[in-house]
Amino acid sequence: MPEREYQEIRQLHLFEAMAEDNFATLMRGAFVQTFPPMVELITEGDPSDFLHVVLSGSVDLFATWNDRETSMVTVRPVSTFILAATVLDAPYLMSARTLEKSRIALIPSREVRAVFDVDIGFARAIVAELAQCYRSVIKVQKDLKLRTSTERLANYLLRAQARAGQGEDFDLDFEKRRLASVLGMTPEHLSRAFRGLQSHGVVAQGSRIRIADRAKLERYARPSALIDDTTS
Amino acid sequence: MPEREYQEIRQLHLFEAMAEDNFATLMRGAFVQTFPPMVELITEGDPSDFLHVVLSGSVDLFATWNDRETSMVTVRPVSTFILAATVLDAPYLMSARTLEKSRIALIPSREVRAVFDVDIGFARAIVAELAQCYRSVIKVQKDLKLRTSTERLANYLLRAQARAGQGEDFDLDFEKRRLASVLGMTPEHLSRAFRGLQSHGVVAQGSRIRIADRAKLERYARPSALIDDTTS
DNA sequence: CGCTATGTTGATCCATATCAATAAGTGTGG
DNA sequence: CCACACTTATTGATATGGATCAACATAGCG
Repeated sequence: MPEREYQEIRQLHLFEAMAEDNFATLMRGAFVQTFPPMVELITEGDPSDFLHVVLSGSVDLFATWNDRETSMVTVRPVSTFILAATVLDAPYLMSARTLEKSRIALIPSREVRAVFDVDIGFARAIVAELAQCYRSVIKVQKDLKLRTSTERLANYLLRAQARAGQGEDFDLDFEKRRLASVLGMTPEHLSRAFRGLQSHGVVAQGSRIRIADRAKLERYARPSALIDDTTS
Repeated sequence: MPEREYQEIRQLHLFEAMAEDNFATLMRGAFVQTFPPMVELITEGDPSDFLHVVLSGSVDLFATWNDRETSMVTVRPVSTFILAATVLDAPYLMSARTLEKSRIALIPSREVRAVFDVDIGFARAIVAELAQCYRSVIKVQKDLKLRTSTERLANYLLRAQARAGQGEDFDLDFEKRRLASVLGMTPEHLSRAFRGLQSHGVVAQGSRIRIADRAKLERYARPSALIDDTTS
């Protein structure tokens, strides 16, 4: 692996605290690859041979059953996916596909487990990452079970605006059809949900969103730190 | 803490592999308490002062928002809850209440984090537990997003029967009103879902369930290892 | 035994999915 | 640069899953 990429991965939170030689061990079998959009990287049910790290681009984790499909979460730089399957040496529960051109680092799962056993700094980082993933999923589940789809959209927009940097306007960072799937509804229903939010100060044309009156939208959406905070 | 309880906890998978003196450190601030049914043990948003371990009985983890409430999961012996909040020193995302009379061990979160840092055996066990919790929640989310409520019930019954030991008959292990909440529906709708499953070989009277023709129910329910397996 | 919580059934309403048609983008090759 | 195909987004009409409200039945339980 080229020195530049080696250093790039070294700086990721997950690998920061570990001993240099352990990191070198991990990297020996690792490689970085660039994938075009819409490439299926892994398929649910497959054995977890590699821990994946998204360095750039974005990856959709989705699941299927009985000819139905749903987007579970979008992974953005810099984070890992299928960490749980890797540490347990269990089959993937989700499939993954690139949404755009993406650079992905692949680290052999066997090495991850081996190094984990001897490097407490790495172990600590893995636990923190896993715990955060767990909490994220719990938040999604609360969102799904406690809110209507329009409420989910309203809260999503508030989070998206915050992430985009507090400007009144921002762009949706993915297509509406996938946003619909992430939020657990159909594209048609998403359109109607957007219209329903007009009266709460949301103006949408194409992927451009304007939240005219954030306070008003918040009165409807009732965001909660225990569901919508993405940092804890 | 009495010697008997000390040994009981020591044998739990989570504490098996750790060094004796580290375990002793953990137990120094720990205690075991018996709670009556329907006692709220923790409330979402509270700081995570103790890691909880269910020794006997059962505990409902639930979440609320905007006057709505939903059951997220039931914790049975012997497992922990709020492990993720403990290791991250973050507020609880869920509330917990006893469903029946239950014995719960409480271990100071501070100690858990401290011992984790010095005991690789304990660290390994925590990672395995966290990873399993993560995968469980992912499975629940797939269940919720990919299946109708009647399909969820059908698969739940198949799992419950397997857990109860393959007999044609078995008892639901909790009230229908809570089963409904766990499955993400109302009690009324659950009643109707049961009736809908009659034509697929399910006979329900009270909490006694008979799956007359398991193969027939499976043809409807289409259980999947990647959603319904509780062991991986 | 009667009280109270839980479960069932029926009627109705609402949220959301589905199907169908159209419009609006987006990219491609001529 | 345009015509074409193709995907995505929107709108309308309708169907359905599931919630809500109300009445009643049933089962625990003091």
